[in-house]
Amino acid sequence: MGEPAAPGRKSIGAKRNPESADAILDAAEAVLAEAGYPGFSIEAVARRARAGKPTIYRWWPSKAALLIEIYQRQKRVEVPDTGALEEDLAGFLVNLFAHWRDTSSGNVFRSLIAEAQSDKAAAAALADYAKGRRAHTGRMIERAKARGEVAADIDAELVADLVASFAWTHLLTNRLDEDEATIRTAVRYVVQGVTPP
Amino acid sequence: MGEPAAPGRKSIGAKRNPESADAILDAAEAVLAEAGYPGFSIEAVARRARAGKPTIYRWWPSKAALLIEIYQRQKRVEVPDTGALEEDLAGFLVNLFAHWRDTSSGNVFRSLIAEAQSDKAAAAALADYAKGRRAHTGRMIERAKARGEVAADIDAELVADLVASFAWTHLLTNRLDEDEATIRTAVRYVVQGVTPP
Amino acid sequence: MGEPAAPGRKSIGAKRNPESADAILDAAEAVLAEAGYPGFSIEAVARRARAGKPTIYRWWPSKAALLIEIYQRQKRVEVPDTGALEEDLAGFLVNLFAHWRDTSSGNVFRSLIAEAQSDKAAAAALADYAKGRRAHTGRMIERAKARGEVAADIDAELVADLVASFAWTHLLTNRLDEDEATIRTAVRYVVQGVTPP
Amino acid sequence: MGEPAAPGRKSIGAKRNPESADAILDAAEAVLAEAGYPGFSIEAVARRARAGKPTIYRWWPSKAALLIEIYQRQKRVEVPDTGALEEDLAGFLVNLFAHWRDTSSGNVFRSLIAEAQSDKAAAAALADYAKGRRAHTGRMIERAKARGEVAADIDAELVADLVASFAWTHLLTNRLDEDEATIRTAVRYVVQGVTPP
DNA sequence: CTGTAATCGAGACGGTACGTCTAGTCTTAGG
DNA sequence: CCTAAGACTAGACGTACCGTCTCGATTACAG
Repeated sequence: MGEPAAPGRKSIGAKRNPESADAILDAAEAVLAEAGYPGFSIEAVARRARAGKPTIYRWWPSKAALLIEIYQRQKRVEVPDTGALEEDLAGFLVNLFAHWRDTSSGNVFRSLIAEAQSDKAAAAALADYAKGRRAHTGRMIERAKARGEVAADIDAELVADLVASFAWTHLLTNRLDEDEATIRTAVRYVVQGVTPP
Repeated sequence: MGEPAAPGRKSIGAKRNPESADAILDAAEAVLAEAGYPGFSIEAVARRARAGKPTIYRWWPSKAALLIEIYQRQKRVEVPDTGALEEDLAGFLVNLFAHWRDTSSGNVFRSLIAEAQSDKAAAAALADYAKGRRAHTGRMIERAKARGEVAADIDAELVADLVASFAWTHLLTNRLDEDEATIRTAVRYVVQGVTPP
Repeated sequence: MGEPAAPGRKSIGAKRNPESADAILDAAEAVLAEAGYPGFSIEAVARRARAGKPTIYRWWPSKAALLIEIYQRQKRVEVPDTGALEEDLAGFLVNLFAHWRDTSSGNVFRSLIAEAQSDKAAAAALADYAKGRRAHTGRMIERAKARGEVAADIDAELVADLVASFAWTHLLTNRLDEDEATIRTAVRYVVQGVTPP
Repeated sequence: MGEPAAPGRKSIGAKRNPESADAILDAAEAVLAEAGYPGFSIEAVARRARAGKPTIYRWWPSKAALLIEIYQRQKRVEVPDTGALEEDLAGFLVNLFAHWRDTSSGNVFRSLIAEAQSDKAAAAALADYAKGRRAHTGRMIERAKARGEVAADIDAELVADLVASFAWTHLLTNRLDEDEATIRTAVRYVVQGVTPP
């Protein structure tokens, strides 16, 4: 990632050149890492990737599309399965905070959320993505429900929403350095609220 | 708010002209209401306010500063005090969602959050503001604690954080039309989690 | 000429496909007729002809080459032979003005001259073509010389040059609607200048 | 002319900065001289002048406008007055050929004619300019008419048109190196044609 | 009562980025 | 070896804003 150029790249015929696609995504990631969201322009990406702007626009109609693809090709945060919901959710959040803090993922996702405030397509893509993640995170709660750890009438996705919102807000307000203890406490408040009496 | 122009406004001597300041803030609000965050540029505000750009830059060094001032001069959401925490928090959220949905405040705050992802000053101001709001919201929990409705060792601001995060995330993903029932359910999960056994 | 497409044209093996060549020239002419010189791009011709750009570049290395071939396959202006030089030259110019005015030839030739100002090859081709035309037109003067209507020491090509220049300049400044009387007058000035005393 | 930069040029308030205008015209001239018409782009001029593109577009809506202004601020060719029409016209053409050949004027005017084939505004400006020049050149013929050297019913502008067309065509086909003798001969043909019997 | 200093609208300035267009080259897949 | 197709790098197009600058007019207040 981030190598300054791929000098002699050419067309490989009437089909997409995956080298170019990679170079563009790498460049986008590098630009975002080095100059952050304010410096993230299609021009800068094209310069960095030694790609023509139309090549970028051909495959990614907007900055948002680029951001989404960058975000999605990055390593996912693993979802723990310890047999205890509080442990699972706390582990998940701790992992997520660390992932966002220690890789460029945090910047990418922050940028995507920001972009979604200007760009309808980005908003739709983000909504979609967020919905998927809530479902995904919700499975932790469903498993707990199956174990009888959570009451049967609990809305798993709503719980996932509470947990994810906590993470998003910390990301957006530069509070990814939150204490692990605090994260666990927040999770505990929610988990206790959904524990059957 | 939003009158198209204030044609013959001039300097009133060697001091700030409050008419200009008002015209600029009004224009900024109107631009944001009409064109949204993507159309919110200093140029557009200056045009709308019939003000010179330097006049804007003199008093508000960035878009973020303008956004903050607009947001803060808008009417606050009232914090209920019904004697029952769940009722208080649910009412607060319902009011907040309605306020964001039905006035331009939602757009203003969304824009401010987006801007904070590019602009350090905006980020600091937003962090500051959010901290204040958590404290403010936290007082609802403190009151419940005083009533014995909430366990004594509960971190009131953390609870406020969970609740506010839920609201922010809905704002940022265009889900302000959430069912009142769903909002109440989410609040109940958290409140039950902090209720003493 | 100008049919919008030749949809299923394919290679006919290891040799030039004359259908393609025709389709390309037809398309070029049509593009020039409809969008004029500013809209005349290789891309547009390729789109219109349903041809690949490389197919065009293989046979015509530049826009100029295309223009020259289009111009040359168009019907020539006939050179009158009335037995009187003034009549011949005036008739020739009137025909030429009408031809340029009423067919796409005028646009083609204008474009070629314009292109020759950027493109060395076009310039050479144009110079060559113009030389040939001067020789051709010069024959009218040579015939008159043989009849004794023109002095023996007159440079026939130079006279042809004067006459052709008059036409070119009118073409380039959109004055093809010049009165026939004015054209005849101009011709008369020149013819009288070369008449023996 | 053509100095590479004017580094610290700034706005001088809400009015046009003549330094910028000069720098842009100088740069345009230099670009045309060095890269010719094919290399003459607004971008290149802006780069060379260290000016923003919008500054150029603010004052010159098209390349044509720039070309016209460059051409017009260049030194004019002087119109001789020897008392003999043939001498006057021959001298004028010889001067004009030399001027076009030895300064950048030839390139500028060639470019302007080429541009006029794409750009309506340039066409209009060129038509206008050419009309003025014909009138101007026509004065040489009018003077000769007053001296009785030319018949009274001769259309002076038409004669001027013949002479100018000869020059234009030589410019456009790279024949500015024409022999002085040939130029004089051509002029003689025309002058003799308008001499009273 | 006059001069100074800060303010105002206005708009030009050098720049950067936008998203689109064309140029000319290259490769593929198939006739 | 030709064809259609279309991707590729490169860079110009004309526009929108950015944040800075200077202007000339205006007016409060200090001397």
